[in-house]
Amino acid sequence: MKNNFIHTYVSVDCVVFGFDDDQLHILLVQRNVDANNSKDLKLPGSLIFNEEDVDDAAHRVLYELTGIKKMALKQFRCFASPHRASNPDDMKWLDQAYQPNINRLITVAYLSLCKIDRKLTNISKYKSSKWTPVSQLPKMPFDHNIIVEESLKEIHNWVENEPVILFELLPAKFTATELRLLYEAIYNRKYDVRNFHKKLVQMKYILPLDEKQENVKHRAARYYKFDRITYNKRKIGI
Amino acid sequence: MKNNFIHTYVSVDCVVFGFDDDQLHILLVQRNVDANNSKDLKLPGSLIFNEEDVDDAAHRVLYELTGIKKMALKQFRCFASPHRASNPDDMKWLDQAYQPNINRLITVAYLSLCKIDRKLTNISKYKSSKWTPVSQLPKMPFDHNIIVEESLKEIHNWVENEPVILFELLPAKFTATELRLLYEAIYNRKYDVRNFHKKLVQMKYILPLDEKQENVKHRAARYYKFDRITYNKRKIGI
DNA sequence: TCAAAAGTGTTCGATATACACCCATGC
DNA sequence: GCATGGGTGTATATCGAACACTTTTGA
Repeated sequence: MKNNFIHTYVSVDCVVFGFDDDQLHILLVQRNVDANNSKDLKLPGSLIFNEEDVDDAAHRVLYELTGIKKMALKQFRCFASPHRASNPDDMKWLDQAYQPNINRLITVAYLSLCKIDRKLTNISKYKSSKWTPVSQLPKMPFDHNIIVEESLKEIHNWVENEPVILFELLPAKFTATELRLLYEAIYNRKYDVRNFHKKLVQMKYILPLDEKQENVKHRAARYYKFDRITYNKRKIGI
Repeated sequence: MKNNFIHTYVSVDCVVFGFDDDQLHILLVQRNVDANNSKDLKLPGSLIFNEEDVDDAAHRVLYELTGIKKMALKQFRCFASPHRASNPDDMKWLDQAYQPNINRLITVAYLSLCKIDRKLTNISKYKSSKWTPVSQLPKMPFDHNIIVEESLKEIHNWVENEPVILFELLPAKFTATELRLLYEAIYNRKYDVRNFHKKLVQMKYILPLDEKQENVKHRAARYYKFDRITYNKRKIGI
């Protein structure tokens, strides 16, 4: 049998979202250790190892990037255009970062989420990571801009199927306004404050606390917390 | 740099749905050309070629299986567990069908749709293909049973985002009952006939025809057709 | 007392659900 | 004339959207 089947490396790339009370951000890394070009940002990713599932590879990438084990993640698509790594700069970087003669690269893209103010412990090969607002993304190598675009569509499905992931983006105690701003950032629209409160009280797995903001120069907002036990019961109910 | 990165073959596998006025079916193929075992059914698939995108590979598999070019399809997930091809039977088949020493195989799974009574022109490597009701699927090789389970979840998303795909499963002229039974099969629930009619008239891209059934031993049902022009306008409206 | 953001109810329209009878056709 | 499936309307509940004023706090 003719052996013209592809025999290739496979990578994972992770689109990690964060939220800062204003807009969604994505965690990008600097491609070159000796970067002198601030524009040289890309999605964190890695080739996958032998005996490693793609999901595990994504967890590994995220762990090396953030120091966090078991981050919430979701595979959303395989990108495999034969031309996705055909830019000379990208091919050169592949040669340096991995080994020569990678002539094609298939990647499996993941969505993930991280509190934006969490202290990250970067033990990856990348010099630095940088939260970048989705409205100000640079031109990135390979098809990473396309991957991000697709991830933004996909995140709606994810929120609707598993709203728990929203709370990966918020502090343990959060105000109604913070949650509303998060919805507004994800869905890129405004929500009426009163209607949003009604929506909130219907989410039984969000518990109001007695605690309130302190040292704010306006009326202090109530804190809420996510209650995983109630949330899990909800799923049984379906 | 240590080269313990995976260097692997990549396949596509296609879950092709059909509908027969009663339930959903999936198009399976006989794995071995000299099969003596009717249980030896699997999803149609193929390794992908050099210079071939995964979407193109899926189109190729479907073309070889059905003779139809440009079937509607949707990638829904990459399956890459290191153990997915570890069953001895499966490894033996891989050796025979492709070449020895494929020790691991990553697959990208696709959903597709086909009118179940369409005459298929099988020019693939498989001896025969067989429509199998989803309620009576055999135990299949690799993780094909898991792939089908996941595809059944995914098809709901697909219908909601692109209802046009429903009409890939119906004849050009169809009755309201046929469409309702299709919804019932996909969503695995009953729909009230009167409420369903209301839903139908709201779908402006479904046009009632003057034509009716003939030679039926009960009141003849009206035929409807899908109107692509109206459908495409609808999408602009969003 | 002012600025800044929190909190709170009602109305309306659209949508989903529940439910029962007559109609057309072939035999 | 009867068996079979086609076709139709109304009433109710639920959900989402629009909309404005009072409260609390720190400066």
